[in-house]
Amino acid sequence: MSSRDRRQDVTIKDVAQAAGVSYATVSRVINNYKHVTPDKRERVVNAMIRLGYVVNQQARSLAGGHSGVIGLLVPDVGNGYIGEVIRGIDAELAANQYDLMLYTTHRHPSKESMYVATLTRGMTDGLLLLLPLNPSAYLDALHQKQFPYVVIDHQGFDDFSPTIIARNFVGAYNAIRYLIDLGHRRIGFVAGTPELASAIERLNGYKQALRDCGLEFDPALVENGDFQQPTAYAAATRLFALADRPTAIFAASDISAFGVYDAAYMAGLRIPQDVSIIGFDDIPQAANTHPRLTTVRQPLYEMGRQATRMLLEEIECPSGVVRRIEFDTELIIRDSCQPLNGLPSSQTVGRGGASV
Amino acid sequence: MSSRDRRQDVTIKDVAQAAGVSYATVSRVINNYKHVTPDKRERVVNAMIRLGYVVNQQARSLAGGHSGVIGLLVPDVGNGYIGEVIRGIDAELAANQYDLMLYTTHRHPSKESMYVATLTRGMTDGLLLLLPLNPSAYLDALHQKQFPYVVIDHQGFDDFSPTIIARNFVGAYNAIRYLIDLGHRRIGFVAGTPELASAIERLNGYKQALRDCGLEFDPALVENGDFQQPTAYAAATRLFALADRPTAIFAASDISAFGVYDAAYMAGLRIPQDVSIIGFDDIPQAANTHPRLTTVRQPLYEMGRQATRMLLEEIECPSGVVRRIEFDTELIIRDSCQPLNGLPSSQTVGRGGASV
DNA sequence: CCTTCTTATGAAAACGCTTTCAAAAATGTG
DNA sequence: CACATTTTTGAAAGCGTTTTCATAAGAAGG
Repeated sequence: MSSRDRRQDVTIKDVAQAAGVSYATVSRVINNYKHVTPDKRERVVNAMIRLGYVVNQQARSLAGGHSGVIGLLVPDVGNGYIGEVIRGIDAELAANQYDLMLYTTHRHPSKESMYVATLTRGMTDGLLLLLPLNPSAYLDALHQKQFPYVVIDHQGFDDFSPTIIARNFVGAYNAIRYLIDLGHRRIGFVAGTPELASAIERLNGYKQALRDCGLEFDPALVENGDFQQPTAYAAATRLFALADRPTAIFAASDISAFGVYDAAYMAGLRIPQDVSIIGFDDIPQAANTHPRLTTVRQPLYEMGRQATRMLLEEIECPSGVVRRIEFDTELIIRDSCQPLNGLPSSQTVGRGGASV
Repeated sequence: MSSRDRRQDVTIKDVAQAAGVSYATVSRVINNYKHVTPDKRERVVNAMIRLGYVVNQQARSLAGGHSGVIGLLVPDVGNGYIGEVIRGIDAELAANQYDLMLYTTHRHPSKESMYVATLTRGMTDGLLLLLPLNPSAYLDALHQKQFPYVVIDHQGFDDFSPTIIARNFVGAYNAIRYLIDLGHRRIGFVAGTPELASAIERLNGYKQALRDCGLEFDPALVENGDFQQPTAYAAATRLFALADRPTAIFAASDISAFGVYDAAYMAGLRIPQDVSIIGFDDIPQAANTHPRLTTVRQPLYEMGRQATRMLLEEIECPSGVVRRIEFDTELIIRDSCQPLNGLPSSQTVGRGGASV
């Protein structure tokens, strides 16, 4: 098919010939096996350098070695949340000399299964699944096959999937408590898709905080969304149009919060003087809005790293142990909230400033 | 090495046996060759479905077929600029059933050569290079090898590399003309790294616009940066500290512009009342700052798509023709600039609003 | 100096596929 | 109906590795 001449590539055989050894020996040198005399090892290494030898990963993995590549399935790219997680994954992968194969499902559940099938057919040594939409369709199979994988922000719960997740409930709970402490009583909530466990957890945190503070839950103050900006804009616009409009809004993601910002802007409401807004995630852009967004930080980068570490450990020495790591969230107070009828509370905290 | 049992995977031979044909025939069916009777073809297809056959890409490409994967080298991920380009690449790739192998160089020129070497050893059918730092080290070799590749935002110029790029000069020129038309005379410039051609082009556009309007170029108003936020913050802080401080600042990237925002904020300057700010790129976040950022739009998504299309065409029917596509930029007027000593000029334009 | 046990090495068999090559079957021609 | 084509098919040779297996060379033990 491909027209270029592949025969010009230098192979293990060329190296063997140049070094005057069998190609099996060259393979041993490449894989750093013992049972090679220093003398020959050196000759081989020299030959490899001289000829500019580069291993062919395809052949290697086909022959039973490892492929050195990890598959990553994400719903989307170019979104702050996912970008941060990928950065963490990438850092850990690079540190361990693994390569990354990226698949975007474009939020198509059916594509997920397809990709998983392809990727597990030798292409990769392990799989990272970020925000999977329909994992039940293939997780069983993966597990059966004993194929290493880790799920980040798992939709549901099962007992056999290694998982990385943040404490969404507590994060939401603390955010609402913070708003209540500032004197807010009518707090709107622009929720995420009810299909995702994290969205439900955040809603539950919201409800629990209200309950614990003796406030009644008002369904009119909760709008379903999908974590995206346009939907949040529409939702917030509706909330602002309410006769007894909320004085504060909790958005289920930072991206949603930006939609709420837009809606406030359009409704002529000043932030935080007229309405307090709080987000969730702490993506890098959260520090770039004006006013800077107060939000619940998920350690996205660290979650990516940790997931990768877990996966690589399992690949390199399979233990079969199923781990589940939950990360704490942290309230990052910036400038988008203030006490009800009070002064701005810009008590900038920690790494809330200009981000890198 | 890997402990799991691969023998349970169904191969072409299993399918052949189940269908009662030789495995060469199965291969023909997979690759959609002619010279297979409809009868046998159907039997093979049925067997594939029944057995759940999935092709092993490694073996396929090792045996001389195409691998169906494209390698992408980027300096970084999780950055708005790159995210947008990747989105475009991803869309085009998905539409053509290609997979993506992503490599991050972390701005290490030496890693670039290494990755290129690995990727061209059978792993991929073609290469996309985004913002390469040290391409001269391997572009010659790629070209010699006739390995398909396309460069996006090429550093320098050569006659043999297919390239996708935006008209940086014109973009910068128009931005400055716009500021001058608003009455600004002292216009600061937070530049990019002088190693990148696009940075130089933007600087040239800046100078030319001043010249054409009879304004003198003042080196004190130009600060070198690196397209990143912290550096831009520092640079802008210095500009604002000038005795005769600029009334407008042109930032070489949107990310830089955010640094300028921070600096203005810290210096107690209001945007756009006290200082007008204009960026470059139009990354999605540009519409989310308050005030929303006026900027020079590069069609990043489209550039990614186009680059990919160019690459795939060359892979599928090699022509050897070296194409270079330049994309027009567009000034997106939002709310971060206003006439000097005048009223705000919030003439929102086109897709400047809430982005998706 | 001759066994026995390591350690080092090469030959060769996979791995799962694509692709010749040649033979067999089907079709067309006079 | 014999012969020349064309289409369909299977056998087998790679592709560049890893890995097993058997052998050759060294070291250790008596």
